[in-house]
Amino acid sequence: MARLADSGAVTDLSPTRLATLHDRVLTWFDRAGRDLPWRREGTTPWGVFVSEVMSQQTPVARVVPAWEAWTTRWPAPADLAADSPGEAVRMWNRLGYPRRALRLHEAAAAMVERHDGEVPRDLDDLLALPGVGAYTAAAVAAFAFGRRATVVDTNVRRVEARVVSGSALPAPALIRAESTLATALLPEDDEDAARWNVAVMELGALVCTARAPQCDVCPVADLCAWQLAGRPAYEGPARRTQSWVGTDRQIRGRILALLRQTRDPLTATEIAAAWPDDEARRDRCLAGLVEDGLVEALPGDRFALPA
DNA sequence: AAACCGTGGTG
DNA sequence: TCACCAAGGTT
Repeated sequence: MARLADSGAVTDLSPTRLATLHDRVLTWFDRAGRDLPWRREGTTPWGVFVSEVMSQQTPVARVVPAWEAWTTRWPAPADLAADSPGEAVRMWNRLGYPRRALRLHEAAAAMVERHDGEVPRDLDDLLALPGVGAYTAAAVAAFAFGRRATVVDTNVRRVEARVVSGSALPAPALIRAESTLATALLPEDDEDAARWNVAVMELGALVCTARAPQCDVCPVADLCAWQLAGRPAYEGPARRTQSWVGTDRQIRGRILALLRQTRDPLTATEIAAAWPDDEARRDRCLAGLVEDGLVEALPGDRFALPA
């Protein structure tokens, strides 16, 4: 039997316990899993790819309409690659972290160049795409191609921290032990593993939530190490929270919001409205956006989304 | 490896 | 109300 030590707690991962976990979570998912558009039959690997990038740090509820719009307008990688990066940024609307739109556009171009216009199946090929890290590569391998890949997102981390390790929350940053544990929990069969991955994510998203977990409806409450320990409070290192007001992120966001509204270039004077108080700061942010490729500087001190 | 990168909902 | 949080990635 496998025994894994994680953050102090040693948890029994016997085949019997594992089989029970799998059965409970998968049965729950069949009943309670959401009918998200990209989970429907017939969704292309490209559709899955787009959904995964959009879902990076953005709640699924806000992703749904954007995903519909994107996949309708750009049903294949070549369609997006043939359009301008600025259109990708405009269609991104207010999903946040607009560099993801740019990287999605770059990834589409890379698929056309290197992969015959298809989403690559190989994990290393996926990882080589811009905007694709360990999570997204594994998620696409699992959900688009039915492969056995270790998918570790914030939901998986939290569920496994509780059920297996007995702690309220995972560490502030992903540590190796968590990936090792996630792999140990994966069913052997490719298709089962892929389903297990979505099911655990869904459990974390709907039941085993960060703030107010609904342990009373959890299918594995009686097996949960955290539950059995009396739901002790989080004890790890402090989780630092991002500030927002007055940060470059806020200023950049306002500038981009202005540019998304029009197809006509804006003058520097018009852009000043985004952040009137601090000209130097505003100019630095605008320069940063140009540097990042989110904004194009045109002759005559004008600016627009990149053509 | 800590900090940065948006935006909106919520307990 | 206001931290906290959300299917992370990059530098």
